[in-house]
Amino acid sequence: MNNNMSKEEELFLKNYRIEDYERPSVTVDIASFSVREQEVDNYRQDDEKNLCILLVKRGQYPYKDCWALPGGFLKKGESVEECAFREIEEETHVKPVSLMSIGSFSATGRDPRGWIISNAFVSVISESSVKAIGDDDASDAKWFRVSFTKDGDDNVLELRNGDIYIKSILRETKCRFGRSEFEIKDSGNLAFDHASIISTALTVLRSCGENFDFLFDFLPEKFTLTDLQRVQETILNVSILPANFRRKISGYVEETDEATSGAGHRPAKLFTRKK
Amino acid sequence: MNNNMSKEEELFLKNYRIEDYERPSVTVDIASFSVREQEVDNYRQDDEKNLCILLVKRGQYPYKDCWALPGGFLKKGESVEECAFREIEEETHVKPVSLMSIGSFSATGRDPRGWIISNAFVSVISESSVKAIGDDDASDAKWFRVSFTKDGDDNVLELRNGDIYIKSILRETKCRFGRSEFEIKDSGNLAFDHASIISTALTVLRSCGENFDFLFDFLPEKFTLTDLQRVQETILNVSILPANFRRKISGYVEETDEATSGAGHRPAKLFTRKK
DNA sequence: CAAATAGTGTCTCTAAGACAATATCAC
DNA sequence: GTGATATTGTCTTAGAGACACTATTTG
Repeated sequence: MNNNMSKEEELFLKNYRIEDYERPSVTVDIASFSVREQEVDNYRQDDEKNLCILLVKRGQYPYKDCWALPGGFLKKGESVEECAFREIEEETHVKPVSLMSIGSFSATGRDPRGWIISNAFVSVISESSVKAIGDDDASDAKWFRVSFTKDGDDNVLELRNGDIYIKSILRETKCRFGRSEFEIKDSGNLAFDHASIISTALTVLRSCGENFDFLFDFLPEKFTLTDLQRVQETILNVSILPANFRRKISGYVEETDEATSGAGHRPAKLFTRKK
Repeated sequence: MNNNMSKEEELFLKNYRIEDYERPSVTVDIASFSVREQEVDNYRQDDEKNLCILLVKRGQYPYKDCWALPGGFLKKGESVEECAFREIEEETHVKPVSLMSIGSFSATGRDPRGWIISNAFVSVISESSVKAIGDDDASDAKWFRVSFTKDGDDNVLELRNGDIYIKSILRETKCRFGRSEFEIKDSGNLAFDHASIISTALTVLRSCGENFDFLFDFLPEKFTLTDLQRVQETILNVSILPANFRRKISGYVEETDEATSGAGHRPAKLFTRKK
C-alpha cells in the first residue's frame, strides 16, 4: 500500500467518484473437469475412464433450460478466485481441488443482458468429490462426457449424459502457447458463449496434461499407478505403455503399504504423491 | 446467439436492470517485455542483451510519480484484448506483437480508489518497435532492465533505467503450471499491486521461454540465429552452446540470402521464421 | 487354470549436452 | 595477422518408446 499519503492525495481520493464511469458487470464461469468411471459388463475388466465436464441447467432467462457452466456475478469483497470457489459450491455442491485462470471473455454482445464480462477458470474435481454429486434427475447439475474433435476446419464439441446430447460447432481463431480461442458457429444447447469457453478450457487442459503435478488433482490421496496413467491417457487422448509411464512417474510418487483387492485380477499397490 | 427468443424472454430482458447490481470498475494492465541491447565498449564485441519491461510514470493520484504498468479502464464496446492494445499504444506509442492473458488481479484493497479489478497481460514488444520509444527524458514511458532473484524465502524484483532504481520485495504464495503468485512485502516505488503483477508476468514469461514460437515475437522479421539464441538465454537466464541451439531451432527457421555486415567479425546469415 | 491387470527388464533410437574444429569478417 | 563471432561435425549420455516377460489375484 501507499504509506506516505499526502493531504493532496487524500483530497483526490475523497473527491474521486467511481460511479462517474460506466462499468461492466463481472461474472466468473468455471469449466470443471473430472475423469469418471463408466462400468463395463465384464466383471474382470476395469471400468472405462472418461473426461467429464460439470454443467448446470439454467432455471431462468436468458438461455432458460439451456446447459451452462456454473458461475455467477462477482460480489464486492471477494476476489475472482473466491467467487469461483463460492459459485461452484453453491450451484453444484462440489469442492474443486484446483483452479486455473484461462482469461477473460469480453466480446461485445456475449450476454443479452448487457455489458457483462466473464473471468473463466478451469477447475479440477477429484474422483472423491465427484461422488458427492450423483446422476439423480433431481439435480440441475450433471456431468457430461466430453468429446472434442476436428471435422475439416471446424471443431466439434460433443457432450453426453444419458439421453442428453449437446453438439456445438466451432472454428479455431487463435492458437498460442497451449491456449486456443474459438468462434461459435453453432452453439447447440449451450448458453452464452460457453461453447467457446469450454473449447478453450479443453485446449488448456490438454496442454497441462503432460504435467504430472496436474494429474494428481483428479485422484484421491491414495491411488494406483494405473489410475494415474488412465487420467493422463484420458486428458491427452493417447495410450501409453505401462512400463514407460511407470518409469516417468516414479520420481513423483511414493509407495504405501496398502493395495487394492477384489478386482478379479492381481491387486495393485496404492501410491501417494511425493513430498 | 439465442435465436428463438420467446415473448417471455423478451419481457425478461426488457425488465432486466443491470444497474440494480453493484459492479466493479475493470481495468487492464500490461507487462510489456522486450530484449534490448546495451552497448559494450569493445568495438568487436556484440552488444549485451537485457530483458526489459515498459513502465510509465503516473502523472496523477493515486500513486502520483510512482512507476506503473501501462493500462487503463475498459471502455464499453471493446474486449479486454482490444483495451490492452489501445492502452499500450496510447500511453507508450509502442505496438505490441503479441498479448497473453495472465489472469485477473482482484484482491480487495488493491486500488485505493475503490472496487477495481484488473485483467493483466504479458505483451511482447519486438526489437523494431522498441526503437520507436527512445530514452529521452521528455517521455513518461521508459524501459527498465529487469532482475528477478531469490533472497532466502523472498523474491527480489529490481528494475533499472539509468539512475532510476526500483526494488520490490515479494513472497511467493502459489506456484502451479508455470504461473506463480506473489504477495508484496515492499512495493518499492511501484504503483498499486503492480510489483505482484510484474512478478507473475515474469514467471509466465519464463515458462514460455522454452517455446521457440514465442521467441520470434521479440525480433524483427529477419534475424540472426545468435540473436534468437540471446533472446532465449535472456528470458530463461541460462547460457546455451551455439551448436546445440542451432540444431534445435533448425526446424523452425528458414535461411534468407541476406547477411549482417560491418560487425568486426564473420557476418551472420539472416533467417526468417518458417511457415 | 483362464482371464485380466500389475509390475520389471532391456533393447533401440532420438535428442540433448559437451567439446573440438574450421570459416570469415573488420581493423 | 588478430580478435571476435559464425558455423559445422561428432562423441557421449539421458530419456522416451517398444516389446517381451513374469507375478498375482478371482471366479
